[in-house]
Amino acid sequence: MATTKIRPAARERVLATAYQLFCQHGIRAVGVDTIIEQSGVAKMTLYRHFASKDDLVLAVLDRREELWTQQWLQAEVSRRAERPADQLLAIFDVFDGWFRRRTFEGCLFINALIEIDDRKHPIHRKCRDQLANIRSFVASLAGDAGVVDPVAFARQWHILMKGSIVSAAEGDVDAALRAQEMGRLLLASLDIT
Amino acid sequence: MATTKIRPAARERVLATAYQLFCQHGIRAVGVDTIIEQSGVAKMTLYRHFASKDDLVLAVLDRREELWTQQWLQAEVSRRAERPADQLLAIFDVFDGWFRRRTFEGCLFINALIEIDDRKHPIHRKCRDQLANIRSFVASLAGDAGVVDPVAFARQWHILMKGSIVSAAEGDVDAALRAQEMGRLLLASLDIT
DNA sequence: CCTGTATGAGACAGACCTGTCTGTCGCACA
DNA sequence: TGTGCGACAGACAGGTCTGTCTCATACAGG
Repeated sequence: MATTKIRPAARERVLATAYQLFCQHGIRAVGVDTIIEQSGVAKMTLYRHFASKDDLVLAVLDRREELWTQQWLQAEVSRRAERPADQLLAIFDVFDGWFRRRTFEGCLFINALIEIDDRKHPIHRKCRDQLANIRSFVASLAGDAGVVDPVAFARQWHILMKGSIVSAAEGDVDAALRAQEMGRLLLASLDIT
Repeated sequence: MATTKIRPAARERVLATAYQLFCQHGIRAVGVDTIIEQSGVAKMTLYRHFASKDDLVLAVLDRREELWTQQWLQAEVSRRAERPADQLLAIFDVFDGWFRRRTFEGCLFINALIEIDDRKHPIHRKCRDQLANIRSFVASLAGDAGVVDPVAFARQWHILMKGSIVSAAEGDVDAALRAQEMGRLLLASLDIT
């Protein structure tokens, strides 16, 4: 048996701590020593489970997609609305709650993409991939809603999403509602009701 | 006399080099040693003109507002269109050229804001101020165009601007046109022609 | 009980970071 | 010609970063 202890396995503690710290403060701002300390793990234990800090960052990005994109955003959107067009708009209702949290941390994919500017770096590439996955989700909703060119639509919708996230990071707690209003205009212009 | 040399004064060389490097790679990614080396200046010369690296960053942000916001964005917008509503839309024509440059570097204000996440840090605050100045410019155009609530309008317009910039950083060279289309819808919904 | 394995604690190396200090040089001006 | 100041070069201090290594310990399975 792997571990029947009460405290989670070491790898899991490292990953959970890194997830929280990277999301909150960014990648470069958080050193491995801080992760070590806050997860109560030995340095060698971290490096036994992850080849390098970059490797840990990649694992955190995967977890972010699981927890944020899939289990939170997509799940909440499905829960809040039935019709695809309403689900598209519901994205901004979900964002609205997010922006008003005291712990609002921004989008790790955007933040890491900007922080690691080298386009060939694995972290940069993974962020791009995961942002593309979010667009795929939007495009699939748009297709179901009857949008003629769901891929182009998703790129527009994503501009509203990312713009509102940056505005929220800047301090505008109403950013989701402002973006939603423009989303309604876009849908109306395509005769999607 | 200050300096009649051919090469610009030391302070200017430091500032120009730091401007280019910070815009291209970010703040944390560029060390003072790199700035020293590329500007051909002695370390003590840098620290004679700037109290600290943070102080240099603040000076670079001021220069960014001069060169990017005022002398480039605002000037180009004025040059390209006469009527306020057209000037609002022209923002995205200017962005379109920017996004297609091989040297597209993103928005230093957004990047630094995200990189320095402490809301009380002077760099973070200055970025917020300078983004607010951009909104003031948009709000002034909107007021001239007859928009009823120019401040709220500017926040929406700015969401389109920031969203398109992040999308361009992600690799979408058509992001400005996509945002412009939504801008037209927003103006039309307010009966601004 | 004994052994292997994962872990905790912490020292350590080597690189890089910001910021300080000293000494020398070159140029403008008197 | 001399003087003074700004700038260049580079060593240095003190801290932080990633990543490696050693050693002691706790625990599970045979």
